[in-house]
Amino acid sequence: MEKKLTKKQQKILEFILKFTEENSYPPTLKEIAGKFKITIGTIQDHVSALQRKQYLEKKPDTARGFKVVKTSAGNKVTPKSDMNYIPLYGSVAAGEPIFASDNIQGYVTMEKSPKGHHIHFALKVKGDSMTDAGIYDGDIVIVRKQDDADNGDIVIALIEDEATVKTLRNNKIKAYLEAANPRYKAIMSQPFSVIGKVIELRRQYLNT
Amino acid sequence: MEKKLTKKQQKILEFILKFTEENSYPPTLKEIAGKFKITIGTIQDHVSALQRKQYLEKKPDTARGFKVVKTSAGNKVTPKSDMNYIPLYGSVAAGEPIFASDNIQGYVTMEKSPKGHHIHFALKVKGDSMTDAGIYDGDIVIVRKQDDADNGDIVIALIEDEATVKTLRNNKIKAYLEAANPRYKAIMSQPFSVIGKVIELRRQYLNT
DNA sequence: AAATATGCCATATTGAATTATGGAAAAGAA
DNA sequence: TTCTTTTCCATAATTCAATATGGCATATTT
Repeated sequence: MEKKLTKKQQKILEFILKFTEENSYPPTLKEIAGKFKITIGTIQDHVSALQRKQYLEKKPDTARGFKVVKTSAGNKVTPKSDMNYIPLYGSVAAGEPIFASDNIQGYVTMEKSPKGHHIHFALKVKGDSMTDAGIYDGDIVIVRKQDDADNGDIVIALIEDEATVKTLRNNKIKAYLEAANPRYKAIMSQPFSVIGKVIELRRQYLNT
Repeated sequence: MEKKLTKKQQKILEFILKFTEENSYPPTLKEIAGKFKITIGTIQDHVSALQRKQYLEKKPDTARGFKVVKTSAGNKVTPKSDMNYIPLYGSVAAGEPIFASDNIQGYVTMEKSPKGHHIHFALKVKGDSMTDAGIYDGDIVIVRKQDDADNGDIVIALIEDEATVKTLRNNKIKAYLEAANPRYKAIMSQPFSVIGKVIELRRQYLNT
């Protein structure tokens, strides 16, 4: 089923991709022909080969009507609309509004989750209360906004207006939070509210 | 300096953006006119207004030659070309070629590093030899290809054809590798070669 | 050896898409 | 009010771009 591309076909497919990214619109047959110093007729052949092998779609009678659906390596082409920019908030001091826009330190890119329209945000972890769970000071956690979570989930909780990263322990009677570092005693029966669940951790080794 | 857009101009700019994402190529004047049930002449006016106000670029005499440079909200439009797709390799057994294309488990998206044309790849960590450095089994490390590194860097090293994640200890006389987990003794004076430096760690909490 | 796919050319034709021009009504700013 | 900008129309001209045809030389596969 999977037909492989020839070297020439690969080059042409890659050119179409690259051209589109650089110009924001795909090339014409003539422009492709110009790049490879061959004629339009030849490009017609290559393009129909690429279509036949299902790497490229083309709308008939349409200028620049190309759509690359697979790369030469066989990967699906992810459209830009499938990427999300998630705001990265710095650590928040008690009492301050968490999602203040002037607290945004930057943005983190992430592929859109296939199902569900969840809201995500990212937080920079401060402190060492989660080192036993492998979360260190300076790490970035990506959080999916939700106000409940399951036992064992790592969550962002609001305790007295301060956002903290903790593991949720839910023993059916009362939920409590637990710092992964045993030096901190578990915060029990304190009023808190879950504002999101940690779905990914990122740590950057910035030196050099 | 910043001219604001009228409602109509906003709608047209947004349509061009949306159309481009859906079709992979921008619309023609006629297609825009069709959407808004007005004539091409009118669209010409709108398009020149958008150009004048620096929201849209257009290559003359070029079919679909649009490039949206700013959204109606004033945000810069980030081209997809600023994103990199990095191959994610699974753990490799000894003797097998590391970068075999059939060992690619998927792709990881990452913003292009501003300077330098480094080659990156990602590896899924197997084993618990780095838990003390906060790297766990199943974590994904993003690696920048290079054959040297500094003292203290976490590197991917090749020891007897097996790729491993280790901390580099370079005491000027001889470099050796060190597993962050003390249960493993440091591998000293064994022949090895550095193939890259870990620049980022990602851990996904997949449940629910 | 014969059939098939690739890679290349040239030219003509049809259709698609941009540009040019000139006019006119309505809203907003000076 | 006057001026400018916006929003709209219609039509013609021109250039751009895709398609259609037919032919030729190499490889590859059956």
